[in-house]
Amino acid sequence: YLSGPMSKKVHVDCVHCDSRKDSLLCSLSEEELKKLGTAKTCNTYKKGQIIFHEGNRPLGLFCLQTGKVKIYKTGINGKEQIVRMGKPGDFLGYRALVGEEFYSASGAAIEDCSICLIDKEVFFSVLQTNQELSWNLTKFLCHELRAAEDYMTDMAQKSVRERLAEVLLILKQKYGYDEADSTLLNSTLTREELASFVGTATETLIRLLSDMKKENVIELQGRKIKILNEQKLSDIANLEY
Amino acid sequence: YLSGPMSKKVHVDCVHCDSRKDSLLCSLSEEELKKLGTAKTCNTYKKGQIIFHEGNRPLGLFCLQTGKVKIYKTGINGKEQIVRMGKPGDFLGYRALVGEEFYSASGAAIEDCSICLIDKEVFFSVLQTNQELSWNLTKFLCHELRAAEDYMTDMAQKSVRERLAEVLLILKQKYGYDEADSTLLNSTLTREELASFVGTATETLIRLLSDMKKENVIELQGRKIKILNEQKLSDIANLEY
DNA sequence: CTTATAACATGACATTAATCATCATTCTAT
DNA sequence: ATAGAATGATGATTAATGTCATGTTATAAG
Repeated sequence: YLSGPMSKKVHVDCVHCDSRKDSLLCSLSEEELKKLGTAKTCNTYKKGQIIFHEGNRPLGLFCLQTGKVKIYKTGINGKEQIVRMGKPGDFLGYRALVGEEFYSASGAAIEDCSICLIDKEVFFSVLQTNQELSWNLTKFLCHELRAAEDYMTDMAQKSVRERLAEVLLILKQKYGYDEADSTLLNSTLTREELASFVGTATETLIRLLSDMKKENVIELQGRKIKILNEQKLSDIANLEY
Repeated sequence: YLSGPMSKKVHVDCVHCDSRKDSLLCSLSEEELKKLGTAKTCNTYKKGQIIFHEGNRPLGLFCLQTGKVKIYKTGINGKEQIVRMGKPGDFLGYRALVGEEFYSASGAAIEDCSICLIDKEVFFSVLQTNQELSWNLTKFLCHELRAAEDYMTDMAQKSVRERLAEVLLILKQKYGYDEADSTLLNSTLTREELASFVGTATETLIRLLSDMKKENVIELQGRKIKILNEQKLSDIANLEY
């Protein structure tokens, strides 16, 4: 085997890929999947490694097989702002690829990942011939746009505490709970990362977490968070209005 | 002529519509334009009138011919958050229509407008047969998504003052300057609307405007704003980082 | 034209959240 | 196992922004 920053991984083809089943590619024919398969490379990324970098030109479409990633923009003074989290089955870097732009955000592994890169040209050619895929992609972009605008409104109007509650619920929806412990959030974001998702200072975030702990809404186990009272969290987040 | 809340307006067909020329529909054939034309209704909206309403089902695609509109979400306590402004040639309500959802934001005229509504079915049928239109729409959504994520980051990381400067530059880019006065912003947003675009309290916005006036960055003429020093405004906005 | 209403403006004050400082704890690499 | 670095936690202070109150000015309807 090769050594080095990334180790190549031989893996199953797209046809049998588990993570594809609930992705945009679920509607592809076996033939189309094979076509994608011939032009893809699969890598493993260690926790912390960057998958694609703001400002670079996209070379293809990333398909997250296993692991978790964060998509983040670099704002003022290099301060990062997480705009989205990725889980297995998710595409990464699609916005820049499809929009024919450079990446406007970076992607990094927050735990060890295995990720396929589908070649740009091949993906586009499948996209052109498969109307259903093309339409699903368009609808998907609409949903993402809605989510972004919703979150934009929250950023503008909600307090940090409300946003924190919302982010915890987003993480719960995205990654679910631990198999062994049905209240333990399946997320290992650091406090700093949580803060950059919520859009606040790390110290403020930590303080608000301890507040919620005191209120018995959550419990803290090192980096891990247990959600004791989901209803109350939802109330704090002010989701319905 | 009819009287009532809206007065129907007989108008030129899409083929000769000026506002179409720099819109997504610029690539349509004459035949396709005629097809759209047969299934559209055109209305005038008075300043303040609502064009579509959050929560409703989209019946078609709005095409802004003349006038200006705001697209806004209703947040906590009914507080509005402007997510986008529209100018002639812009589509309205495309996100919900294409995403096959209810409207997640409302649209209202901020000055008298004339707006066409292209029937949903007819638009979709043209969309299905015209690959170029379909691809342009997809790319357009990607650009909007990028803009939303950029603005989300700004909301999270920038001060109100920085965001105000940014919003003024956005308005300048969107609507340009008055023909007669090359520094007078072609926008008639009220202070309250400006505040809900920037994402702040009206009083704070007014204070910051007077600050900028004292610094000779802008000049205030009632509701109208003159931009005296665009460079400095851009510095304040912290656009490059 | 004038009157009512909405928009604008500013002060005083309260609240929220950022920043700076310090120390404890937990990872991580050797 | 242990040193060093990164992360987490908390207090003190400051800065930014929201809220409430009040008066003024502009706008639109009759």
